[in-house]
Amino acid sequence: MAGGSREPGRSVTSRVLAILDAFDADHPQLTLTDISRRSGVALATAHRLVRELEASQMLGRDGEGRLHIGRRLWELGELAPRRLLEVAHPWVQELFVTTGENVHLAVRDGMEVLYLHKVYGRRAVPIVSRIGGRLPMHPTGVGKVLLAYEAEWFITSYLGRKLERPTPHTITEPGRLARELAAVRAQGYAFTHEEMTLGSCSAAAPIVVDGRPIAAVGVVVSSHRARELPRLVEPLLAGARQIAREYGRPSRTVP
Amino acid sequence: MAGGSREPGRSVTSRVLAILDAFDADHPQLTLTDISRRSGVALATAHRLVRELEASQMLGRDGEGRLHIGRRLWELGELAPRRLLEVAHPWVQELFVTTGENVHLAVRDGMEVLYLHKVYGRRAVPIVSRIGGRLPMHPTGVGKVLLAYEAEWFITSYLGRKLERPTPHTITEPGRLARELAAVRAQGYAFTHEEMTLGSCSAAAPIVVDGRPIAAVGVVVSSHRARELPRLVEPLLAGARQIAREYGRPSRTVP
DNA sequence: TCTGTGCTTTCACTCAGTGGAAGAAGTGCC
DNA sequence: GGCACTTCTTCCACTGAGTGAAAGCACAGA
Repeated sequence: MAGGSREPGRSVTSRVLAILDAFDADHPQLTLTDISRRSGVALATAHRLVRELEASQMLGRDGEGRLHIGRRLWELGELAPRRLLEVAHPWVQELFVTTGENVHLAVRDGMEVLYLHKVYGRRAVPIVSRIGGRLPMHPTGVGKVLLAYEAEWFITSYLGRKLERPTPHTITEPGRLARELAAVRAQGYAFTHEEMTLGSCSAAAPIVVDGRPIAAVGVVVSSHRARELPRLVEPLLAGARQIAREYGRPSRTVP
Repeated sequence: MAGGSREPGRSVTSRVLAILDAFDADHPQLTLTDISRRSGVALATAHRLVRELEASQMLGRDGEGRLHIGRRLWELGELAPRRLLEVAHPWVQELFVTTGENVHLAVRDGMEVLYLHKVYGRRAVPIVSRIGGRLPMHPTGVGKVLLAYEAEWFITSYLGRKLERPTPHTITEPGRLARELAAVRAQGYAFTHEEMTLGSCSAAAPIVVDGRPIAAVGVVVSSHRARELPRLVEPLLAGARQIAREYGRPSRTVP
């Protein structure tokens, strides 16, 4: 029975947003039935709303009828402000030129690390990070360094949670992780050794502005090249300092 | 008088989309009143819908109350499929390493060129292109080369329009542009000389798959270095071929 | 041929959504 | 300090946009 059994108080906007939220990194392509299930929006309603999203290219459909995030939504997303990324981009490229490896720019978002940029070349070890994607803080270089420089209460809160263990090498004991973070603060940078992915190691440095870590830059290498990690520290710290300096001063805008 | 005087037949979804479409490269930040005006959605209605979009972080607000595209929308946008970009990325980086200049990956979208990727370093001349942004085809390297390889009817249609003239050097006479495009096809790549922006020149090569130009790679340099353009041709063509080869074969997907 | 899955369409029912107007808040100018 | 202007917030009488269960279609696989 239509109308009478529906979810009262739920707006059309919230349904549209739930439909878009049905997509994630693990589910970039969905059937209409998938979308209805994952969003909690009735099939007929989802059908109608998806049709409108398709018409405006916010969603697209592949040859087999599966839906995905559309180009128009990507274009709108590219209008999001990104001064940090713009300032950091040339320095991230410099790190890439210097190392030839995967280079990241990331920030903390809630209790995860969010990747703003990722540069890699043909010879770089394939890695799981993705621009726009999130990973846990403790097993990633950029995440570890951002965590280390957070306020005491935040670190305590983070350590008090059940920590994900992506590999057998991931440090998940609170005491041990706290000591690791203290070491990161003492030396000013972080290393990881197969803590996020078997076969990958990383180094990362914080980008500090007005005493606060606003972002981090990191380099990920194959475990076979782990002994090169110490050589990455100086370029990382130098790049992080340059980014911080440039970001910290008012932008010379010409509107 | 509410309700009775409103626009009949306009859905809530279309209003939400109109609100998001109010933002563009020239207007990345808007007041609520701006949004209402630009979207045609009544102020009170825009207020309600914008509140919902803010709550879900599809829109954000700055310190002065101006609205902008929010981080959540950017994240969703990053889920859009991008196999071409993924395949091309390492080769684009290689071109950057080789040249140190601005490097683009672009496709045709309608009668414009759409930038999928842009890599630049500290020393690269500042240029107007933007990832997710569009520029006209005829005055840009990547656009010129994409236009040259289009079907005859498309070229005729393009040349029949009133062509934008960003600089005094822009070729806008249809006959002259047609000859220029014929030269591009003959030599297999394109150059521009201050046709899009005074002070910038470029070289570009098409990425051809199954006989069709699916994208182009280009390098933009300062006019002061225009004499280096011929040296860019070989790396551009080589990079374009590699991208085409890799893109043309079925991806080794592990679902 | 049958089963299962996904998609499309229908339509009786209803409440989510509408926007003009009033008022509040803030800024800039004289 | 007062006035003008702009922007934002809230209200609420009114109504048609929106809803989803169900039926049926299309397709694939066994």
